[in-house]
Amino acid sequence: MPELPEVENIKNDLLPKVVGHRFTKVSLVWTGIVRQPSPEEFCRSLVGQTIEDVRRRGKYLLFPLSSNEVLVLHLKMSGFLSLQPNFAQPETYTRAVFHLDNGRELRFCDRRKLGAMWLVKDEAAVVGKLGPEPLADSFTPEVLGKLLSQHNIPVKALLCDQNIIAGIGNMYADEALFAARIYPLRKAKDLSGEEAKNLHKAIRQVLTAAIRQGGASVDTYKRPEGELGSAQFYFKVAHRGGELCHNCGAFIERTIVRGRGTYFCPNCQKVRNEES
DNA sequence: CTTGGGACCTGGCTGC
DNA sequence: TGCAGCCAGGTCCCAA
Repeated sequence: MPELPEVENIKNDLLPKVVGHRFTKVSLVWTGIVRQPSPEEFCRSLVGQTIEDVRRRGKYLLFPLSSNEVLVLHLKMSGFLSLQPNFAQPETYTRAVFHLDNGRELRFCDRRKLGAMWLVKDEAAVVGKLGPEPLADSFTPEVLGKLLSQHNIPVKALLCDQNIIAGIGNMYADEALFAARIYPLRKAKDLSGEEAKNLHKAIRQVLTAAIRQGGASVDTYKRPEGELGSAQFYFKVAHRGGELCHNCGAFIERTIVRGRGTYFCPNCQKVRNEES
């Protein structure tokens, strides 16, 4: 499940390998992966274009091209990219292949077919509504505090809402809330200034640590040249229902918040009602 | 504004 | 052993 740290690793890995290279051919194994424009126009327009940069916005990967268009990818639940020599055996579930002018191929593999690609003139058409980047300098504790105060929804739901904050998904929301010792079902607007500050620090720590660890290889995620991430080994609560809390020894519990499995320590993340 | 549900998908797991 | 049915959760969309 690629979230911000996984996509950041993919971006960093691809950057020195694909920038300056040109698409010589684009083939779609499953055309449903293209959202915009038509699959035919998508392939035709990309051929001959040079990749000028690789960027990340939230969980999206952006490839600005020489034509001033932008190729946008989203890996969703089960997608990953593979950068291999063109003679290498294609992975199962390869949905699209970008042939590069250096004899390599960038392959979009996706078991569950939830992933998506766009070719657009203005990236805002795809990523324009995303909330702030949690690792940006401008994302201060005060900014988070204001966002929290504006929503009467569970804090876990707020962290996962891409239009409020971009890039945090289910796993890292649970990890950040544990690190900040905040119960996932607390209403966002009920958090104190102190808790907002702690949560801000926790979000940054959790995300930067996971980036350093190469992301979390749960399910299908791997980096473009096949390396696995190790962040999952350091998870304190995510996917650890029934295990013992490293902090207090209580059993980690699993509940459902907004339809998503949510792991937390019932002892460290106590239910509290602030000033009410 | 908030919440819940369905849709998109398929491998892996559960239970009979 | 086989198979139906549920589950995973990122995002969008619709309804209450």
